[in-house]
Amino acid sequence: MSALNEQALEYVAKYFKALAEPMRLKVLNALQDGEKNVSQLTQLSGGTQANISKHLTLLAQYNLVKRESRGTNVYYRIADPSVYELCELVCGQIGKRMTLEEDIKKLFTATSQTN
Amino acid sequence: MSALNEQALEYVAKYFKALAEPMRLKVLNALQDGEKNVSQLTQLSGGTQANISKHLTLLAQYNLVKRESRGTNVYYRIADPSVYELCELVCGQIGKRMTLEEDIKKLFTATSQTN
DNA sequence: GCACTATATAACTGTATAGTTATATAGTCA
DNA sequence: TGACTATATAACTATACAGTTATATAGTGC
Repeated sequence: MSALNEQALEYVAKYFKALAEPMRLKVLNALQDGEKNVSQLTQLSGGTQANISKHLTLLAQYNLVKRESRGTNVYYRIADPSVYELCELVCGQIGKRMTLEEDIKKLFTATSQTN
Repeated sequence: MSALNEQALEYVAKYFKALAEPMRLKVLNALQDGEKNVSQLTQLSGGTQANISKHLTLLAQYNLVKRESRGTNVYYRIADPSVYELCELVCGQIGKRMTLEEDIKKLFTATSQTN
């Protein structure tokens, strides 16, 4: 981080911004166990088709996901699994701190019911 | 990341959002070699005092920095060095990909002149 | 008390973007 | 070709927030 100039800082910031939306995290989460098409992601995430499509386009622009058309479907998959390292790091930090809510830790130890 | 419910996703997203501004990254960057007060950070980052103060308040809310008043000064320091791990991970990924600009890699290997 | 400095905050403006609805595009199959 | 499905996009609204200017707050020293 020490050798970052102005342009690089903006680029890094944009990368973080791509991860700074719950719906996009949800989509990335849904892609953890392999590629899925837009319909599947729409259903899994609970968003509208147009909205998910927009998020996927953005994620693809930042190379967080790879796009591949097959027939009338378009399949997306994680471009680089290290994105999950990022999330694990963040979850670890948040879990340690529990700043905004005292019981935030519960959120991370609870078994996944909502997605 | 697999055990995240809706609230946790929002929390993680907000955490990323805290890192999604160039000026805040600049401030965190300036704090790498130890605590600094608001005046110092204002000067180092090139922002206005009010603006830096706002960013610092936000960073403190997310426990990215710790605040400590001493006399009329307020000193801030990195709360958890693992935030730099995040940045390194992101820089590494961006460096590998060079997506938006072909010569983005130069940005990360160049010696720091701008900050 | 007053003057002075450091920091925080209030009020405001402009911009970016998430989400929606409606529509366009493109592939498949009859 | 035309009907059908899947995905993308255009146009719009509402909201969040970065940055600015002016002002408030709080600590120090006279």
